[in-house]
Amino acid sequence: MRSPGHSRPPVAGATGSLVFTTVLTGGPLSRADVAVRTGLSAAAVTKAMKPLADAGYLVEVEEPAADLGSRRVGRPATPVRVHAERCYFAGVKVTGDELIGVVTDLQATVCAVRHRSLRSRAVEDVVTELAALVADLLDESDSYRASFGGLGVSVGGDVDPESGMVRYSPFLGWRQVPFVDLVATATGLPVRLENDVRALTVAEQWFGSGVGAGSFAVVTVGTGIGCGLFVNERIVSGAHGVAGEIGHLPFDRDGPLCHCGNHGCVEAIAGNSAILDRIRQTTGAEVADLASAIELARNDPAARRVFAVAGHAIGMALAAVANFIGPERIVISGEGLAAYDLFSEQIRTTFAEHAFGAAGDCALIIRPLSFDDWARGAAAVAIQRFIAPHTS
Amino acid sequence: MRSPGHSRPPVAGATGSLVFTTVLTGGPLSRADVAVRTGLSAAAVTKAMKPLADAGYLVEVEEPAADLGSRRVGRPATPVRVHAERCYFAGVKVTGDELIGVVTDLQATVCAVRHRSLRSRAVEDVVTELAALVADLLDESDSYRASFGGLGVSVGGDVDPESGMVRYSPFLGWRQVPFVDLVATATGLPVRLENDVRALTVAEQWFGSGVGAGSFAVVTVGTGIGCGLFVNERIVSGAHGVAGEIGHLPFDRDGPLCHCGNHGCVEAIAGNSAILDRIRQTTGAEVADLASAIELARNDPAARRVFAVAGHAIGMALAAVANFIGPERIVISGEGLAAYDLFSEQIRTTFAEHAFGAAGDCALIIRPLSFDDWARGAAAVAIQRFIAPHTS
DNA sequence: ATTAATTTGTTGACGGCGGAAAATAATTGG
DNA sequence: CCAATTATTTTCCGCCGTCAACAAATTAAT
Repeated sequence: MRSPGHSRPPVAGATGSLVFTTVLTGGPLSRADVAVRTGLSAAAVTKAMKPLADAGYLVEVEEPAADLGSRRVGRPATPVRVHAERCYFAGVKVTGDELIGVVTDLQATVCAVRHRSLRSRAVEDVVTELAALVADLLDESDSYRASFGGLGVSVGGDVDPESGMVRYSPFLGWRQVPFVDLVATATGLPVRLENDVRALTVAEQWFGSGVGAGSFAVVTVGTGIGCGLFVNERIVSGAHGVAGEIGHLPFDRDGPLCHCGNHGCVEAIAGNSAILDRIRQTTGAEVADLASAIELARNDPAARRVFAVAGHAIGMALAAVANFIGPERIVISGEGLAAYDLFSEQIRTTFAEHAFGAAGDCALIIRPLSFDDWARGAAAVAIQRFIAPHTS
Repeated sequence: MRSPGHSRPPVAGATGSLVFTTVLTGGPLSRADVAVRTGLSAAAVTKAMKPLADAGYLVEVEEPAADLGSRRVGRPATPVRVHAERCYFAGVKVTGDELIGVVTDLQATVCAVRHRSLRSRAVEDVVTELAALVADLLDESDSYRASFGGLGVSVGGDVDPESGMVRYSPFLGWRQVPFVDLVATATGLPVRLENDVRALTVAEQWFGSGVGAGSFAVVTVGTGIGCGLFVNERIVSGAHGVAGEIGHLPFDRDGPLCHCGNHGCVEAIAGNSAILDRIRQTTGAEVADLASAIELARNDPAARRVFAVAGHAIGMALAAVANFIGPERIVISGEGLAAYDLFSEQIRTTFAEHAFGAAGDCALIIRPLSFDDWARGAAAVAIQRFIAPHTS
C-alpha cells in the first residue's frame, strides 16, 4: 500500500526517535555523548543506532576533526551525524493571498523556495494551487521525489493536527475544512497540518533557538502578534485549539481601537499596520510599508517615538509571557525586527520593569524572520512527524 | 536505614503509579475500566494491581452495589478502590504569621487540623514550631504515625522542590533556605516542599476539579492573585521558579498604584485589601474585613460597584489565562468567593468579552477555598510524591 | 618498544514488563 | 443445563534496555 518513493519512517520505537532527535538537534555526537544526554546505556545507544545507520539516516563523521580541544586519553570518539540529504521534506504556509513553499532536507535546511499568489480563497482553488506549487518544488530535483519524507502545511487559525481539519481560519474564511485529506488526495503525499505559529515553534524547538531548552516561547511580531509555547517537553496547543493568543492583552483602556473590538490591545499598538497608521497620523508622511517607516524613523523623532511605544507594548507582552509560564528563553521574531535597534532598548527596559522576580532571568533572543521561515516551520512539522510518528 | 513506621512507597514502576492514580482519581473502577482508561492491556492491569492489593493499598469493593444502571450480561465487574486509611499524610502551609497543618488519608480527606500562629519568622523558629505542630497532629491518633506516608510543606514564593530549597519567599523574608533538610531533621519524616499555589493545583489535579482534564488552571483570589497551571500532563513550574504570576498583569495605566510599583495591576484592583481600601474610600464605611465588606455590599450600591470592578479585573485575568494556554477548565478559588454572587455576573461577562474565539469554551468552575485547603494541597504533594516518586 | 591506563564502542546473557491468546470465572437468557 | 457474554487470570512470548565482559584505539609512563 505504500506509494513508491516515500521513504519509510526510520524509527521503530520511542528510543529510536529519542536517539535520532538527539543527534539531529545536538549536531555530531559520539555514541557516548548520546548515552549521557538521553540517560540510556551505551549499549542501548549502539543498538538503537544500528538500524538508523543501516538505513542511511545516520553516518559516522569521516574526518574526526581531532583538533577540537580534546586530546584526552582513551579511544577517540567517532561522532555520528544525521545524513541530511537522506530525505527531503516540503513545507507550505498558506496565507490569505499567497502560498509560500519550500523544500528542506532532514535538517530543515531550505533547498528550494517558491511563492504563488492566490487568486481565490475557495478551498478547492487553494488545494489545486497548493498541489501545483508542491509539484513544481519537487520537480526541481529528482532526489526530492526519490526520497521524500512528507509534506507539512501551516495555516493561521484554529487547526487540529490530529484530524487534519482547519476548524476555523479567519484569514481564509474557512470553517471545518478537512484540509489534510484534500491535500493528500491532490498530491498523493503524506501530509501533516499545523497552526502556523506552532509550526514555527517546532522549527525553533528542533533547529533553532529552542534546542536544549526545557521550555521556551516564540513571540511573532507582524501583522498580528502571536506566541508559540513549548512547556513540559511539548508544544502547547490548547484544549480548544487556541493558545498563545497574546495579541489582545489589553494594556491601555484609552489606547487605540483594535479590530477585536477592545481598546489598547498589544496588536493595536505594535502590530505592523498599527505602527504604519500611527506614523502616518503623527508625522503626516506617506509611508507605504514598514521598510519606509523604518527609514523615516532614522531621522524623524516623532516616528521613532511610535516605534518606542510599540517596543513598550511588546516588552509588556514579553513580561506577561515570562510571568505566566516562566520559560527558559523567549525568541522574538518578525519582519519588523529588521529595525531591531528601534525597539530594542524599549523592549528590554519594559521587560525588565515588568518581569516578576526571577522571571526576568529569562533570556530574550532576537531572531529576524523571513516569510520563507514560516514555510520552513511547516516542513519542520513534517520532519517531526517523520521521526516521531507517535508523538502528538 | 528506613525509619520505623514510615510506609514504603507502594509502587514499583511507572505502570504501577499509573494504575494506582487511575483508581485513586477515578473512584472505584473495575480492572477492565482501568485497562481502557490507561490504554494498558487487561493482563497488565491485573499484574500491576497484584502487589498493590497485597500491600493493602487497593481493595475490592465488597458490596457490588449492583443497582447502578448495569444489569448487563456477562461476568459482573469487581470494582477496586483505594484503601484510603492504608496510610496517612501531613501537610503544612507556612504563611508569614501562621502555620496551618492537616493530616489526610490517602485520598486527601482531611482527618485532623491544627493552626499555630508564628511569633517569629526566623528560620529556626519556624522549623521548631512546624515540627511541634506536626508532632501534635500525629499524636492525635496512633494510626497516623503507624502508617505514615510523608509530610508536604507549602510556602509562597520561589521554591525548588528538587533541592528542597526556599529560594526566595517575600512573606517570610527568606532567601536560600534549605527548608526540606531542616524540617526533615527536626521531624524525622520524609518531607516534600512545593510552592503554595502549585500545591493547591496538585490537589485539584488529583482530588478536585482538575481530575480528568488534560489541562487546567487554578486561579486563586485572596490577598494576592495567583495561578497554578497544569499543561501537557504536568504542572508548570517555570524555568526560574516563577510561573502563573498573573497578579501583576496591568490593565489600567491610570489604575491604583500596586505594591509592585506599577499601576492598575489585577492585584491592586481585585486583591482583598484593594477591595477593602476601595470600599472604605468610596463609602466611608469602617469595614474591618472582607466578610463585613460583603455584608455592606448587599445593601450599598457603591460597595457593590467596587466588587463589580474587581470582578471585571478578575474576568480579564481569566481571559488572559484562557487565551494564553487554552486550558480545558479554569478553577477559581479564594476566600472572597463566598460572595460569589457579587462577582459572578461581571466575571463571566468580562471573560466572554475578552476570551478569544474558542478559548471562551473553557469551563469556569467556582470553588470556594478555606485556609485548610491550602494545607491539604501540601498534603497532596506528599501523596503524589508517595505514589509517583519518579515524577518531577 | 612495551605496558598500563583510559575511554569508546560492541556483543551476549539476563530480566522486566507488556501484549496475545487461552483458560477460567461469573452471570443472563433461554 | 446450555449458549452467550463479559471480567479476570494465567501462560507464553518477544521486545528492549541494562549489566558485564570484551574488543578497540589511543595516551602516558617505563
